[in-house]
Amino acid sequence: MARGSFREQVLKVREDAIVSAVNRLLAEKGFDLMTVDEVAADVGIAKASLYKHFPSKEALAAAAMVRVLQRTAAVIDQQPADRSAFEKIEAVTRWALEVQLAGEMPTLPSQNSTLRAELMGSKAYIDLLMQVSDQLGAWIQQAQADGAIDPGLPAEVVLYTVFARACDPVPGFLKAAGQLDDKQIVDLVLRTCFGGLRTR
Amino acid sequence: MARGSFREQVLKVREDAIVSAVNRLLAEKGFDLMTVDEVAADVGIAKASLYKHFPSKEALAAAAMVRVLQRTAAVIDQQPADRSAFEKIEAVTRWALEVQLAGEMPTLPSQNSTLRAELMGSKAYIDLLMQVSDQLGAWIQQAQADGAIDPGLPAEVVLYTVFARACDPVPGFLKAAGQLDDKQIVDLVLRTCFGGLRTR
DNA sequence: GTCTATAAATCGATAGAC
DNA sequence: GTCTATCGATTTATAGAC
Repeated sequence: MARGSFREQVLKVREDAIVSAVNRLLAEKGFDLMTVDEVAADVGIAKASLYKHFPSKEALAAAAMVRVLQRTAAVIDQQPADRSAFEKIEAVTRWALEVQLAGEMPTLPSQNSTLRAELMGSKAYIDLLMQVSDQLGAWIQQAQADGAIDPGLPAEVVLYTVFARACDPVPGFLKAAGQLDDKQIVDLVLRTCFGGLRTR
Repeated sequence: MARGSFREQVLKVREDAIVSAVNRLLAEKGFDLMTVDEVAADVGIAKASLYKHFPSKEALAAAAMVRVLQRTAAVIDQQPADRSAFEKIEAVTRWALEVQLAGEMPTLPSQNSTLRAELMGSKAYIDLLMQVSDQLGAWIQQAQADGAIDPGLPAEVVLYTVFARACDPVPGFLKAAGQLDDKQIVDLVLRTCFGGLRTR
């Protein structure tokens, strides 16, 4: 299978640069406050050129979400086989918190209906979301069978709680407060997530 | 002290209606997607009339946040004295989750700088925020002294974690999934928040 | 204070030349 | 495909009559 012509590879590099800019702007100001003009200025091309690559602002956001899901899937795949299911879940959650704290986690408003429609219409997005959910879901069930994760919690609740760490406002607030460094913040948020606020 | 003239009371009622509409729209679609036209249409007055009561869209949002903080302060004040500090914290958190699940919790984007400026310039907002934080903070320290809340967690982390339940996306996702009713969702989210995902 | 009408600015998207 | 220039729609905010 060919890797594509030189021309196609140049195109790919440019689109990668676009998605990187979108990723950063989504993390920085969110979908509604991100403007296509900013994306174009950030990449260093004209806005009309942007629209030759992606047909809409929603498509730009969807591309960024696909890429972050690809990276998530890669992190999942790279988990050492000798780790327990619980350790794998914790490691992936830690990674998500680190990415978010670094200002590189794109976040989308769940209320925007046109955006939701674009996402749900993207096969790449849906497939990746299902792949990630299935893999994490299998680990969750295994961790519950191991007695590591509370078997009294529906697996759905555990999955959503882990997913939500990617857009948790607590790390950002703690960073803004300025009393703790990034590693301490990640450790403490992980501890509250898995250990809870109550004394054990 | 006079309660104000009839004219002033009519004004107050109207402004209450405006704030209610803003509160609902903020909860439903967020600040960026909420338009001043919608607010006016919802209240049933012209947009120009709205601007006679509140000078900007940001001021509308600030008024809604002040009201929800007033209600939070009231819930805090109404906690029975015979409850433990931990039980009080849990009860306030439960209330916040119930309000959010009912679609009545206004949520603001923490990224919007003009909005942040308006909020930080509002003495009513700042005073209420400090009042609520101080009261919850005192309970948190008491609960840690009682051994109910993990004394190894900085009080700041506990406070932000409790605050974040007001904008937690997990209840909404669980509701959308449709497998659980509201009470089950609140109970489960509270359980993960205070008990953690790990088996105890 | 309430209205109609509109200003002023922004933003997503496109036309058309090269 | 890239550019400049601009359209068309939306939205915040205001002017001015009543």
